[in-house]
Amino acid sequence: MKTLAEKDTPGEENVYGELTGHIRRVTGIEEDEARTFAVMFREKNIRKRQFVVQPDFPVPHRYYVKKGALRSYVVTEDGQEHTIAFAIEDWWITDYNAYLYRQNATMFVTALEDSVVMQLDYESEQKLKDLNPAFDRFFRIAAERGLAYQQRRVIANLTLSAEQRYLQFVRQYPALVQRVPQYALASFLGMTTEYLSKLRKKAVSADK
Amino acid sequence: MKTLAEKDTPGEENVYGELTGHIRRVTGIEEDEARTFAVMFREKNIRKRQFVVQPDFPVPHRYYVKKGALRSYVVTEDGQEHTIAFAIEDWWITDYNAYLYRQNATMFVTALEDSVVMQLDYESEQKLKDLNPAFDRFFRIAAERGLAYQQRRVIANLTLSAEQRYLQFVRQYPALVQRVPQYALASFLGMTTEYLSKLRKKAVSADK
DNA sequence: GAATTTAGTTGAACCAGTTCAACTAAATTT
DNA sequence: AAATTTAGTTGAACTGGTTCAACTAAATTC
Repeated sequence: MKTLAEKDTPGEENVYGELTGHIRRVTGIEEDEARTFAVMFREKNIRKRQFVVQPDFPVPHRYYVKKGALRSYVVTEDGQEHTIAFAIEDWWITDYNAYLYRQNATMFVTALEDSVVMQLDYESEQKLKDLNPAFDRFFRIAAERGLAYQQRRVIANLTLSAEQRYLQFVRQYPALVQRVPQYALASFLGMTTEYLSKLRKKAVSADK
Repeated sequence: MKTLAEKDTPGEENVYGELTGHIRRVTGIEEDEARTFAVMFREKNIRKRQFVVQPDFPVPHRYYVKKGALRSYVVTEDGQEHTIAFAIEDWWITDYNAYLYRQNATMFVTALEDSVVMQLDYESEQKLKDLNPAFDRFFRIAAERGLAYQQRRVIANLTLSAEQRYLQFVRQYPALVQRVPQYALASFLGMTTEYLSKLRKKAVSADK
């Protein structure tokens, strides 16, 4: 699964454009093979605030974002939201624990703006992998990227202060910062909205 | 890569016993195929405190632990150590970012006790995957397990207090708690040794 | 087995980040 | 465009966890 850290450059523009371009960039396979891959997906529109994954429900799909922005998060008993991932164009998102291990979700996945995703269901994914080892390879690479990214995030959480995590995020994903609500970013970075608000005030006055 | 969360039950005891058993459990392939896999590994003894990975050096291998216990960690400029992973029998360890993307290490990987590992070098891994799609599948599953595990860890870090993280770890890995030094566990859980010491005192007196 | 190094403990002072509350700004609905 | 809901701000009081320092216990080395 593609994550924040490994965005490709945008691809061509035909019907399955982004998706075929994406898989060709990752696997290096030919156009027609990539098309075999792309036709297994279903395009879906998601309105802002609509959920595609909810706790205690099965997670039949993973989603490739064609247009828009989504966010996954967990809610603790005390009602606090914690953002696990963001996904914009050319990124993937779902509740991976639930999707990969056929369990009910523990997360929400919801749209931050009206979005268009390409959804792949679990059974189709298995078929693809049986059909052609190149697709097994694709999902291996995706998982390895995800793993490496998650590990970098664990390291950042262990080694950096709240302010440093924020500044690093701004440096790495300047486009995302403009696009996601502040409460979502704060909970992604592991701090309260109030504190992020104060950090931003400080950062702004500092670079004047 | 196998992680804390997905330990298999121990396998048989011949020369490549653990390893062939391990890969057969993960992929479901036959004994002779598993052997093709296992012969690509080299057995290596590592003395306590010896390093197998060091910052600023290439990372040619990933390691399957046959016997013993290893630990990976980063060191920040102020000299603090942060444990990224532990690995005991039947788990894997390396600096994945560096290994997968052919970059110099940012971590140390070292033995907590005299250990025996099976090392697989990057080129052999590529050969295996070209040779038989089942091996591509093996590394996909390993990466997916690792990804799911890392994500659970991110969630724990975001949602639990230091005390809850410690108690959860004790519940999930009681054997490990006995085996790793306290300073390593504290830095894995994202707290100071001093604070873990206080938590333990509290936990002990509470269950009397 | 004495000396040294490494690991763990305890307490007191401190601080990065939270909580709570009251407010302002912006977006969404009517 | 007025009313309502959702998002972000600011300050003051607070706290979970850190820091520092001095000590004890256990390993390791000589």
